[in-house]
Amino acid sequence: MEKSNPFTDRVLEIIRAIPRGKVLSYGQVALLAGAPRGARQVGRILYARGRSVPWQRVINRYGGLSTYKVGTGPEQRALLEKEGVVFTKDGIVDLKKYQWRPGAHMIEKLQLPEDVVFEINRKLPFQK
DNA sequence: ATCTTGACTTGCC
DNA sequence: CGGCAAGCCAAGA
Repeated sequence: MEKSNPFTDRVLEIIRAIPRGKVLSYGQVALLAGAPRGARQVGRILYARGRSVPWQRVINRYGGLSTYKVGTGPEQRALLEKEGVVFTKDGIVDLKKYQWRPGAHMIEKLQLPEDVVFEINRKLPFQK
């Protein structure tokens, strides 16, 4: 099982904060957890401890499901659809529409370094 | 201490 | 956002 370190705990905490019907990419979760280049680690953590959080709300940066590689793709899609997420004909999620944008309160609570906060504002822009 | 792997991302066509 | 090379970084062998 995945060792419980500070980074792992933050990752799980952040994923638990994603609202129903919203999604975040691996990279965005890593960023919010304070590791701008930790996307792969997020995937690895979910592979080991995914069942303890709403893992279906974490997808890749194109809106696609990376879980097809490990066999849980169909399940993830079903879970997301059950909470209202609609997939396009190409089988991807429209990030413009479903990407979660954490509130300022959440960002502040995470006590992130200034440069990371800057990156968050750049990569999680408000979108129409 | 290497070397390989991989639920990833970015840069460049 | 299609394809591909290069980064990235922790875990496992």
